[in-house]
Amino acid sequence: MTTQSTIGQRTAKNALFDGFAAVAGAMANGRRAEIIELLAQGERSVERVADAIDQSVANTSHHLRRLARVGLVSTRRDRTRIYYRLTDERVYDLWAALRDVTTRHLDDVDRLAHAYLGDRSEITTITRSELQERLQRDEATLIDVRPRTEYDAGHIPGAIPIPPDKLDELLPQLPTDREIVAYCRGPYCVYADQAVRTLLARGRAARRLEDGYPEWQRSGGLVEKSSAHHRSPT
Amino acid sequence: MTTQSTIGQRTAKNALFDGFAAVAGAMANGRRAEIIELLAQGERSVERVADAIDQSVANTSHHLRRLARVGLVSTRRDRTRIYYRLTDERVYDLWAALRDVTTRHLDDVDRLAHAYLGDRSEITTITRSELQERLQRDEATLIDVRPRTEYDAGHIPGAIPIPPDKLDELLPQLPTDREIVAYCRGPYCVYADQAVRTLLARGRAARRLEDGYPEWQRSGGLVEKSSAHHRSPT
DNA sequence: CTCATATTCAAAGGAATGTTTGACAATAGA
DNA sequence: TCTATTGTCAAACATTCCTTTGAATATGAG
Repeated sequence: MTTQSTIGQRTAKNALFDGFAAVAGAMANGRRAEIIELLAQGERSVERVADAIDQSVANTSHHLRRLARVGLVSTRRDRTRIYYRLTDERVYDLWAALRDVTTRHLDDVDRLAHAYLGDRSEITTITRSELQERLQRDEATLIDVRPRTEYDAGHIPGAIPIPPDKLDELLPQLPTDREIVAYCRGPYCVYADQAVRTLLARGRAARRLEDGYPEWQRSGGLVEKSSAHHRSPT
Repeated sequence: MTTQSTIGQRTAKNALFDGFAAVAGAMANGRRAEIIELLAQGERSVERVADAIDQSVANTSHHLRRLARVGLVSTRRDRTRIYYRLTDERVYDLWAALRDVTTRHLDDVDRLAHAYLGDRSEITTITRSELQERLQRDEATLIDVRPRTEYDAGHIPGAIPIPPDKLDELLPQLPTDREIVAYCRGPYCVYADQAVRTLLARGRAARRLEDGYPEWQRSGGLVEKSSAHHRSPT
């Protein structure tokens, strides 16, 4: 192998690894990370994304295009709106791996999560498999505390939709003889924490699902859509 | 919830997701990506890393420290040398997820890999499970074409060490009645490709393991270290 | 103690990135 | 065709990042 081809190997190798780095770079911004977490819930229009991450539409469009350029998100046009979504489940796996490694190794993130989610010491969690067992034995009431549109797009079978702001109103209709388990968008979603705190304050036994709906779906759990009738407490 | 606390929520949320982004940012550089791939093979001193990625020691130290700051790599001191390693296996999982998503979605990376690895159309691969079966039935000869130090640090049981530059010399000692399977550092490692090309040119039946040693190890495959005697063809 | 080796630090220039602003394109409905 | 809506593009500024250079630190050997 000549020196020339060795140099060629080096530039080609650089370019290849720069390709991997480009995908990492697409996730290397807090707002884009939020977008990925958000789109894991389902597709969204540019405006709804902009709203959720509290940024201008132009800036959000910029971020979305950067994610699209490396293939992390894809688009669908419907009338005047363009909907963005994660390209496939592997993208979510990548995001979950990033989330795992970060929470495990970056000490700061614990502190940050604490600032965002508040004191979690009173909030106990339940794993997906344990939840499944308890549901089968009818030992728990499962509530979905995400906004209603997300519940309609897909939820864990048997879950009762309790939008974040309706908990107090609907609470009297929840059975009192069983533990209540709340879930929402993922381990860093505030809704489930808030719901559990409220329930505990009202003297109910409550826990939160360890992670959230996308993880349930991704791990092969059954999913129910809202065209089918749900057990609603109304 | 007051406006003030909503703003507080927003800045706390920003900070949390900036934390995830910081870890992604640590991987968002081609040279640092190479470092992760390299350290997946085992620990290395700063100088050896610098050598492998073709960068100055100061710059390499800089990159390594950035990776260490977010917890992706850890250090160990031995006399005057400082050895860097991936903090744990989850870091490798994250890297593998990034590699997977990239190759699947970033069209460019195919072209880049082609420039780096050459035409792979003649090189067929074998999966880990298929390899395991064939080894049990004694239907294949397995060769480890990584540098000898890496073989000594750990290799697939039964593999014969054939350093990249020694293949022609040792080839006559390999059995001719069975297929030869080569493996090295991973799917983007050049050694196995080169070995298979050489073997095919000499008229031998040869394939490469689909990925490489770290994937074998990570998926729970048995590992042999070189204090034990190996089946050497000398 | 002094020297050699291995690694890190600090500063500086140039490149790339993030956000904002205002203008531009594409579509649907009248 | 005209208008309203939705989303993208282009330019500009401030910020951050990458690399290089030369000096500084820490360890072990003599």
